Amino acid sequence: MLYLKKYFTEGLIQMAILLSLCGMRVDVGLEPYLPPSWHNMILGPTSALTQTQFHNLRNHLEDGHSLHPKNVDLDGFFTARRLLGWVHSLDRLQVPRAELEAWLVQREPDPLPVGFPDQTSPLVRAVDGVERDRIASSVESRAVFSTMQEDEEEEDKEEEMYHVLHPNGALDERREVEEEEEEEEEEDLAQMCRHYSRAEGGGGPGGSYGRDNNRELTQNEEDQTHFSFQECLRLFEENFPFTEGEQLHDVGSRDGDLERPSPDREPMLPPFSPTGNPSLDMELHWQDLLAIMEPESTDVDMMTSFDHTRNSRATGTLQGARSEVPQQNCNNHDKDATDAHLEVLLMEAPLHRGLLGAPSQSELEPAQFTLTPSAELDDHRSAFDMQDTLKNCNMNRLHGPPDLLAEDPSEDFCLDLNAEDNLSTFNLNLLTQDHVENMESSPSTQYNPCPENLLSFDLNFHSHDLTPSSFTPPLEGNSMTQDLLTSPSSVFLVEEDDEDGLTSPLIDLLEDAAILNEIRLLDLAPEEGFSPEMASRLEEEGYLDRDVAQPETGGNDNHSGSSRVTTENRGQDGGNEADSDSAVDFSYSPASPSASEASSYSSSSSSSSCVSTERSLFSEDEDEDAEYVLVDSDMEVEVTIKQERLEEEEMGAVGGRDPGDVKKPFLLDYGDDKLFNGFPWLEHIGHDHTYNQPWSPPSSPFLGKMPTKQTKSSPQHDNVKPYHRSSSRHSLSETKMQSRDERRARGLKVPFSNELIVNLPVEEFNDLLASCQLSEDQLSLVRDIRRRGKNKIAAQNCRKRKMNVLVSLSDDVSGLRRYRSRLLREKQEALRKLQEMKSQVGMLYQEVFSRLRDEEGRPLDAMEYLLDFEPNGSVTVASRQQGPLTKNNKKQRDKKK
DNA sequence: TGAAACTGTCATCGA
DNA sequence: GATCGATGACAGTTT
Repeated sequence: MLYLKKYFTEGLIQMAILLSLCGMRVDVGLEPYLPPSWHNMILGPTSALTQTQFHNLRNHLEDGHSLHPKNVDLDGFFTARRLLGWVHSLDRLQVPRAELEAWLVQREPDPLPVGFPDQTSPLVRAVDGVERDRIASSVESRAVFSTMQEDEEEEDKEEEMYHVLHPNGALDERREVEEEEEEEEEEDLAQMCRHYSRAEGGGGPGGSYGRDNNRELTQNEEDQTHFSFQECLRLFEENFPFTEGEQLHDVGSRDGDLERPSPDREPMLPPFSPTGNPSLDMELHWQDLLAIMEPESTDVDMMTSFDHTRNSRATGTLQGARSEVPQQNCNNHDKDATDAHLEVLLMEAPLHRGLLGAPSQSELEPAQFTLTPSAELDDHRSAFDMQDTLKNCNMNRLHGPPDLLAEDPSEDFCLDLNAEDNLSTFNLNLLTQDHVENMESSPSTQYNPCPENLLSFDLNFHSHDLTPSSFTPPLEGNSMTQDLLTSPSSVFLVEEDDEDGLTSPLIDLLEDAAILNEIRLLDLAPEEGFSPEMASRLEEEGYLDRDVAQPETGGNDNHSGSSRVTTENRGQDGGNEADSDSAVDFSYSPASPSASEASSYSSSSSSSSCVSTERSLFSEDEDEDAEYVLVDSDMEVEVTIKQERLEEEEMGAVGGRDPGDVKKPFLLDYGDDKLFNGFPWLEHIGHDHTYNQPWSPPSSPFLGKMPTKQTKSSPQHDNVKPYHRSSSRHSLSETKMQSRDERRARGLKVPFSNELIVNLPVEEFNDLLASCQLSEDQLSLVRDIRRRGKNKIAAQNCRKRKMNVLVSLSDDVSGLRRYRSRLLREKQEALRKLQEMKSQVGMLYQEVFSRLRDEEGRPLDAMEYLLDFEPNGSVTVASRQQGPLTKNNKKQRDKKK
């Protein structure tokens, strides 16, 4: 482990991280441990596994420590996955946000190393295709929200169409309107994902599993497309040439916020100098890199970091830059920009002060049109004085909207810049708040300054790629192998604190491995209290499982032997693992593979065996155990005595040892256990909550192969704390704690397993009770066990339903928000069209007035006269003070005619 | 150490 | 009336 430690700590991880920051791919090699179904769910159908290999490390671990004796053809699998991922990634381009920011801040003139030559393909494709992937960052753990993904994609398409159809305006105000909604939606989705992950986690250790699952999904989902960041920047600069000699990183530098890490996501990025002294930088910022690799910097927190970024930049120096840039461009606004302002103002005016009363009032009074020369529209667009606006509104309602720009000209101008087709002005706003907000709050838009610019950037935080630790749930024990293989940071972080060679996670893992093996062996212990007659009868009736129906003595031997054989076979023949597990899984309810059930069964079925072991481990429960032992001894028959003695002996060899010895006899099995226990979160992610289908086959072969946590079937009703498994101490205590009902049943010599009691149909259950002639206490206990077991399952189902309802409601909320956004867009479009019509009418109005003459032949002043459109279709010219000019009416009519 | 989360259990209600 | 499922509430445990 020392050289492993050295291996870990000296440069490999650091280089991996730095290479990842440079766009190189870093593969931590988790894929082979994920079942195919999980690949699709976690990584998504189009995800690309873009992690360079830690194969050396993994193989080193495997070869040197036999951590993965059943390892599959990882290289082939990786190759296939990578190729497939590349193919999938051809249609999208994603710039890791962290990388982009790092580049923006620390960009050096020297080029960064290019990750892969073929990565240009997706880039070009993305540039040509305007294919954006907002899902990667906006919605995490999206596998369960496939419909939402579809909706999102559909909306993205609509949005793209909208961009194409309205390249010059009307989209920025929409963005502004939708920003808040998108943000809320993202938050909701993230929350939903967390909830769902926890829900799917089921018996997960608190919320950590769900959160980690979410992170896992996020990471894998965002591990989609990697490309050379340098390449990206190059194309970016080609598409968006900087003006005024300003460089991209200059913008970032000017923007002070980018240089300091975000408080919420500290440190946001380590200062990165690819051409400087990398080792020095690594040393200097290693802690920052580690912080990046922390799971906290992943999706959920990225959501918050987005918010933070938004907020901080809204209040930070970006505000100044933001307002500064628009001021620079203020005088250069073209008509499109003003049109966008008009639209924005048309939309926002009612919210502000009802100045949209201009159009609305015009609608109410269509016959009244002020004399509004179109030139004035443009002449007054730069007017920012609200008082003037209000004044002008009375005289010239069409002045109102442009004057409203005065409310927040910088913001509006930034919005205009978003709609600008002019790339020269775009780059000035590249890092200003609006773009940041647009990119962050609306990942769907990502960075698509205009429809003509086909380069879209997905500024997702791809530091997940760098953070194999995010794969690692916060489990010390069972995830040790995972930590070793996938979470180097966590490993050596822990190792640094442990100078004894064996790290604390390793110790926990070893202890857990031993304990889990112990539990597994204990699970195989036969049920007590069966007389041969009863057992045979139960077997005939099919009530007893295979192990239960075994003859006592032989059953003990068989079980213990089978367990041993199973354990040994795992070490010897990994190919027979399924068989071994199936042998162990004799009555396991795979459809309800909740850890609680599995563990509860472990405790229940092994309660007798646990006595000796636990007695030594938990003195506080000695009395209780002794009590039951005494009860057993009082009621025991000869066979039972032999059986228990055998069990005692076996458990003395297997589990009757102090915790310090626990790990030793099972080191050989450690690899197997690790192989399947290395991902304790998997069973929580894929937690099948079909508790009410205890006898259904396993939903996932992979899950079904997890021996230690799903080796037993009966969903029991003990004080099961599946999350206890996270540590060896807790596992031991769990083993002790979870056998309450079982011990009671054993104490009363209830000849049925708890799973039998719980899962039998009522008729069969009644027949069973009637056939066995149980005492009142036994009957009461059995009924209590059944009731509690049923209720436990019902409670689990109830909670799952509740969670599903929450998810569904959240989905509905998201859908409604999208619908609302769509309606708002339609409204904005309608208002825009209305404004256009009004503008045309104004022009026509002016045209008409330009041809009107008074009695003396002088042109009428539009400020003094107005056209009065009567309901009968006649048009009159009325003086604003004196009323209609009767003489001009005829003239007007004549002219009209 | 307290909050949050998870789970089991009990009580209750309705089918 | 017994049974079962659903669900709120509570407690215990862990993170």
